[in-house]
Amino acid sequence: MSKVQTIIKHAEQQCKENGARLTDKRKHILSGLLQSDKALSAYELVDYCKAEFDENIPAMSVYRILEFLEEEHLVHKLKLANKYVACAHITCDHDHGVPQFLICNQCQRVKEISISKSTIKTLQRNVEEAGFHLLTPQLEMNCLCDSCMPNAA
Amino acid sequence: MSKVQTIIKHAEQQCKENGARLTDKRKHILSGLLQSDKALSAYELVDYCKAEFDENIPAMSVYRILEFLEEEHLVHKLKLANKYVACAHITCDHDHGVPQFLICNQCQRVKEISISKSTIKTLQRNVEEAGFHLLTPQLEMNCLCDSCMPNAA
DNA sequence: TTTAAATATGATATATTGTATCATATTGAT
DNA sequence: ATCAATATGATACAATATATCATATTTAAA
Repeated sequence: MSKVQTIIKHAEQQCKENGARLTDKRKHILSGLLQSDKALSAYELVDYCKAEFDENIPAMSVYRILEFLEEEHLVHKLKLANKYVACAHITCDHDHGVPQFLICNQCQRVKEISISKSTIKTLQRNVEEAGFHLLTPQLEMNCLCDSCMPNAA
Repeated sequence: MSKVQTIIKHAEQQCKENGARLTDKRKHILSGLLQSDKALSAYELVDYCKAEFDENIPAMSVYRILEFLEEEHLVHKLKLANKYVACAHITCDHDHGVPQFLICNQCQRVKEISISKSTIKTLQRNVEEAGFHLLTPQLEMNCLCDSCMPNAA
């Protein structure tokens, strides 16, 4: 069984435990994101489903499906890029803390990392001092990846 | 002279030193951002100019003006919100380092803060370990402000 | 097993943010 | 006064996203 298939099985199980259903279309969207090492837009996922499954899913449905997958913690929305990525830890049972995302501004490749709790605490303290409250320490950072670094201006 | 007027005078001087021109329209856009404690979209600035100066600036021009103001370091674009804010330090002559932005997800109020160099270094190290390179430590963080905190769900 | 309620998806329209491109106006230096 | 550089206008359209009402599918209860 392919790696993607394994992850999807896992995701299906997770959904079942939450009383949620991982339908075929939802699986297709999720597999699109799992196949890709780049963040994809909703409309790119429409194209993917057309190409891969010859399935015409309206954009509206893709947005709804992405929303569902986010609620099930299977997908993250990257607000910096207005694109979506599969969670990197679907098959892990242990807690990974809140993820941080490194987004390559050139090729859209995305890496999910974890920053130490103490660094997050420091950030949080800075924010509180300014009279604000961090909604989520899920930071997104504008980066260049190793491959794009050399050919950057 | 109003506070906004003072800042604009300062900005005009800064532009002049760079051989750039702070035209009337550019002043109007900048003053819109200065007046507001919230981040504004390009189209909200179109409305502002219509309301305040009875001036119909096409959206295209507003985007161009915002781009200019960014280059002059008078305005920051918040990618998380797809909105724009005036730089909080136009009248300061000393360096403030790269700013971080706290964005209230409820009311769009924005606070510009500075995080310690050591925290940024730590972040940067984490990023490098993952094989990425921070383009800018200008972080944007999803927050709630003090006023919106209580009436949040 | 049939049916009602809940859930999921489709279809359509439209809002919001942003860019491409070509034309025109304004400014500044010669 | 004229030419080049800069700034703005006008128009079209792309990309992202939401609102709304209709239809299909699934689940669970009668």
